[in-house]
Amino acid sequence: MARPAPLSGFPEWLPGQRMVEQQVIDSLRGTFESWGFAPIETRAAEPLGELLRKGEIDKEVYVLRRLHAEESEAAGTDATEAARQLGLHFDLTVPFARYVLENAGKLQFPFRRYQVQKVWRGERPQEGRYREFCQADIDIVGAGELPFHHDVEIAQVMTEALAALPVPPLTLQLNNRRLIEGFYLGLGAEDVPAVMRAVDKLDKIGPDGVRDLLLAAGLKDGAATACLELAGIVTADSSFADRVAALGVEHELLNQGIAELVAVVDGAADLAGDRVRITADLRIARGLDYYTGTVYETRMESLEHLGSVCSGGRYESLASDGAHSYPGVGISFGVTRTLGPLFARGRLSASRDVPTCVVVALPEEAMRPACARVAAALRRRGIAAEVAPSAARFGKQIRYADRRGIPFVWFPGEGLSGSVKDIRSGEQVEADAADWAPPEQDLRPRIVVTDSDGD
RNA sequence: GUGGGUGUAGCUCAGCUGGUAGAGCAUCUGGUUGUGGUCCAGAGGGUCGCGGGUUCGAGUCCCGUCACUCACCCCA
Repeated sequence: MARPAPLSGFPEWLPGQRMVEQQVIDSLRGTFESWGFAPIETRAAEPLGELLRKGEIDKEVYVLRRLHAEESEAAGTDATEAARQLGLHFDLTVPFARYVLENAGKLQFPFRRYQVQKVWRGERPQEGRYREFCQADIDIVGAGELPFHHDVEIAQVMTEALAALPVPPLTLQLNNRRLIEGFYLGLGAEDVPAVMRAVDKLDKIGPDGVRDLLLAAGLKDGAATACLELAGIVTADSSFADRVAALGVEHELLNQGIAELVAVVDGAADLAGDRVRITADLRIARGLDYYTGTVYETRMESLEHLGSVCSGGRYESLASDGAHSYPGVGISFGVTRTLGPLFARGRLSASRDVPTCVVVALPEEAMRPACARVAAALRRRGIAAEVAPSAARFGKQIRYADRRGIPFVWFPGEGLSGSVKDIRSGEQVEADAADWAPPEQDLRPRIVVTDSDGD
């Protein structure tokens, strides 16, 4: 094929979409920094052994190889070589853990950072699932210990950050692993992970399917019923605590988990609103990995099928160098997962395809320097301007701007004077490039949100 | 990795039981030698994903392959 085909799972946006994405990232960054999170960027590649620690060999990691690598180097003939091989990072948490260990002596704890970067996963792409995508992470990590109130803070920061984004309303779903583990232990469950795995499938296979799995995991019928009742508890405030108590299960972990979840829900509720709602949702378990306490997930209204667009939680040992362990709590927003489907459905776009606010028309090629001075005068005052590409008929020059959604065309007169036309209304006024300014809302491309699917 | 679906113009698609490739939109040009969008006229653009097979003849039927896509798995 003469024309290259797109690579599945490696999305590339058009300029207008990229401008939207950049504004979203800028917005996140603004919120994160206002809460004191420091920016870092970690390298794209990590030793394979680092990426796959804890025997997580099922992760679909992209392996990196030099074209001229030696045979032994390429094949990874022994364990040492394999560990030395490089892979593209699968998330931002593992590289961050490595970074914390590496720089522990130079960082001050508790250390709070944000990180917005691409990550790579070799899984089969689907809507909202990519092989190369952007994540925005915040984490707070302590040396030795990390007070619980940071769990509350993480929920608050992300609630505020998400509320500022031009996306459909979101629901932050909160739960606590101690709560559900304590509950299962109180019920006498022996294989707690199996129970969690079963309950986690509630959305997919329904209550009856989950019951079968629970019975298979060794639970008695009454205990299975109790698990399903627990998983059915969803409240917008801390009233979930009474409903859990009403189930009559006793365990110390359970009580601790309830107390923690109450604190997170109450704390986040202060910052919630129409754009981001808060729920205590006791079916949320978050896979089986390193989470130990608070867990977060987020669903987007009308796009619930995408799954969670922002999730994370508490992990007792983010990193450990043997002598010290570093507990942390963090959450990750899926920038590409959220924006991609909205772009595809035409629900999110930019008011124009380029940053340009004004095209300076070019009456004849010899006037290019004069026109360039007009553009420079506008630019000096923060108004993005470009000179028309050729001295075509003015009709064509106007069309050049129109095609790109550029709102203004400047027809030069003497020096910096001229007349400027709003090509949407057709209104044209005399102006001077030394002091004319567009309306505030036209200065930069705006994000346009469409409520329903458009075309 | 497993299973289904789909590959024809830049985009959306038509193309009958095999008979020499079409439409709409978009693009470009002109009507309109300095103020666009409407309208009219015209033009460019396709190894029908790729390879093989059946046939006098394949976009069409068969096999393979690749890509895209949906679901499972997993997850942002």
